[in-house]
Amino acid sequence: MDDVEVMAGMFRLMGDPTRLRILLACLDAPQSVGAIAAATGASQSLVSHHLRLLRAARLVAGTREARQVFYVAADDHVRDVLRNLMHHAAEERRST
Amino acid sequence: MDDVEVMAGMFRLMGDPTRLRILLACLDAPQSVGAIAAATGASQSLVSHHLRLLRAARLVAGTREARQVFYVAADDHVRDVLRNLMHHAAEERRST
DNA sequence: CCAACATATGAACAGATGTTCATGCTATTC
DNA sequence: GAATAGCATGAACATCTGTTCATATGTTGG
Repeated sequence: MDDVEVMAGMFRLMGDPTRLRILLACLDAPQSVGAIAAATGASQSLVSHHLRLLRAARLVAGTREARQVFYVAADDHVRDVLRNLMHHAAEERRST
Repeated sequence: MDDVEVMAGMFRLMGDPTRLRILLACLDAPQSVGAIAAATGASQSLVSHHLRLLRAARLVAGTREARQVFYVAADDHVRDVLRNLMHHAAEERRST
C-alpha cells in the first residue's frame, strides 16, 4: 500500500460525520466510550465499532482504566489536520 | 447542514485514492483534465466525474482556457491539510 | 459549417460502508 | 462467585459510492 492509499484511508475515516464527531470529542482530552457516545448522540455499539477502525488506523489511542477505556486523538498531526479543515469549513460557511 | 457535516464532506472527498491523486496532481500548479488523467492513470471520464465533486465542494477551482480546462487546488487550507496528513502518513510508514 | 479535440454528463452495476440488534467478554462490587 | 457495568464483536441489511461505457456539449481550425 503506497502513501496515497494510506492517506486516503485516514481521510476516509474522518469523512464520516459520526466518526468525525467521535474524533472531535476526544481531540483535547481522553474520553471514555460512554462519554463519547453521550457527547455524539450515537449508540454505544456504533461508537465502539468506529473506535475500532480509528484505533486500527492509529488516529486514536485507547487505554484501559478499570472498567472504562479512554480514547484520545493520536498525535498533533491529527489534531492539526482537523483544526485546519475546521477553519476552512468555517470560511466556506462565511463566504456562501 | 452544520460544520461537522461540511468538514466530513470534504474529508470524504479526499478519502478516495483516485480523488486524492487528482487533488495532489493539481496541488501546486493548474493542470488540464487530460494531464490529470495521464498523471493519475485514471480515465478521462472518471477524472471529470471526480472533478465535478471536488469543484462542487470548492476543493478545486477550474478555469477554461481555449479547449482545455485547468484545475488547481482551491486554497492554502486545502494544501496545508494535504501536506499535513502526508507527513503523518510518512511517519506512520516509518514507525510500522 | 464540418471535423477534431477536450471535457462533461447520464445510466447502470458491483462492491463497499454505516447502522442496528443481539450477544460475548472483561473487570469490579457485594 | 454471582451480578452488574462498560466495552467489544458478529451477522445482516439497506444505502451509498466508484467505475465503466456510451453519448452529449462546447471549442477551435480549415
